[in-house]
Amino acid sequence: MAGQRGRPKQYDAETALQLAGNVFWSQGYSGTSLDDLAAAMGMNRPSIYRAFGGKEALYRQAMGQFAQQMEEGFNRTIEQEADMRKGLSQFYRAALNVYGAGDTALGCMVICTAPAAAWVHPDVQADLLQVIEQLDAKLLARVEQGIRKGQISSVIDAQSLSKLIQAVLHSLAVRVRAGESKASLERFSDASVAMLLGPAPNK
Amino acid sequence: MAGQRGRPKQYDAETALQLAGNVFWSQGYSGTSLDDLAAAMGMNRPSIYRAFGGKEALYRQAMGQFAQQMEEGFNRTIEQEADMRKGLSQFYRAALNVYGAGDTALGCMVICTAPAAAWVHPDVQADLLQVIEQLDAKLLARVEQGIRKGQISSVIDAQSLSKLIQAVLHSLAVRVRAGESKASLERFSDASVAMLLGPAPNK
DNA sequence: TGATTATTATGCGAATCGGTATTTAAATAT
DNA sequence: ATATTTAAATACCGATTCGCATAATAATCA
Repeated sequence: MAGQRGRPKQYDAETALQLAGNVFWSQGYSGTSLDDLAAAMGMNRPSIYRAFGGKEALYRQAMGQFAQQMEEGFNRTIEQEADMRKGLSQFYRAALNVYGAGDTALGCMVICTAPAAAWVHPDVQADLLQVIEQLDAKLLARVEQGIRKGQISSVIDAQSLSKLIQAVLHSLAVRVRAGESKASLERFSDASVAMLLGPAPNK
Repeated sequence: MAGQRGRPKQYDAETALQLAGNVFWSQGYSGTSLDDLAAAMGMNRPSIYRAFGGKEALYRQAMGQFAQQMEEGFNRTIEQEADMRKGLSQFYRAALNVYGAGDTALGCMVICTAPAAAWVHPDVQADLLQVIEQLDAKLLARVEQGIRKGQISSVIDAQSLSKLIQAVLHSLAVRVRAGESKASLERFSDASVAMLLGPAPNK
């Protein structure tokens, strides 16, 4: 029988990645040292290397995990909710809760940390672009569905509307990080839903 | 007479700041070393210290210089142009030219590098917030003027429309950095003007 | 029990980090 | 000329950087 050989791992890969992501999230990519990561993850540097590869590989995996969690938020809100206004509003609220969890207001891990590293690390740039374009695609599919169902009045360009929806998300991400108040940003996101999708249809 | 005493400076403060800013722009705050800066500025580290203070002080001054240049772009477009659609469109175009100058596509220096440093450096966070809020204020003034002059049809909330206008700018900044094509972003910004300010008035 | 396997832990090493003390250079004022 | 003032340049500081080589530990297999 192949009950696993060798000394058992003392870490759980997923939670260790989560912990690493939190450090990157607050300190950025190049502002984070492997010692910072090792301390936060409860692992020593060689173990991190074996488990995730180097610093950049670890960052990219943490970014992937974060992006996946955001995508799950998308699926729980916009994709589920039949009313697109309600769904989008919920999505923005959920994002704001992630961006400003607890006493810390770190914004979006991807939008607030990946751009700074993107120029020096082309793979990070590619990941960043992929995350953005994937959300573009999912939003576009939902917008086109909304148009077919008559939930959205007259739209100049579905593609651009999708990007505009994501633009609000980008701005929320940065504004949280800049220290803008949550109340102000909730007002902004609510108003954005109304302006982008038009006022709620008369019943 | 007090013709300046002592050995004359070999650098011009403004251009040295510009050169330093370019390095921060591409490599981010913590991704940039004082050696990188010294090489790019044509100064040695002690001279940088005397002239600008430490690394953080230098970054903040470079950021201030960049923000001022963006503000001049605002004044040359939105504030000058009587037609708000044309003015905003020109502003986005001008921003895209700065973001993607030449073969390099670095996005906005402030939006793409300051957020990553903001958590560890509260003064940078404060600067970032100030830059954002100042543009909010200038946009709000112009939007309210547009409403008074009847250039903008029905607006739900002038404050939120202003933030939405800046949200497009934030997204352009990040998307350029992510490697999105200039043509795609020009289409997006043009469509955004139409969606945010309404279709051009008949005639 | 002894061999094997996989992980943890210690520690090294060359390089780089931000920052500064000290020395050298270049100008003016007396 | 000499002294004074300002800036440039060299050298150095302790701390930290990423990465790895080696050793110790803990499990399974024979």
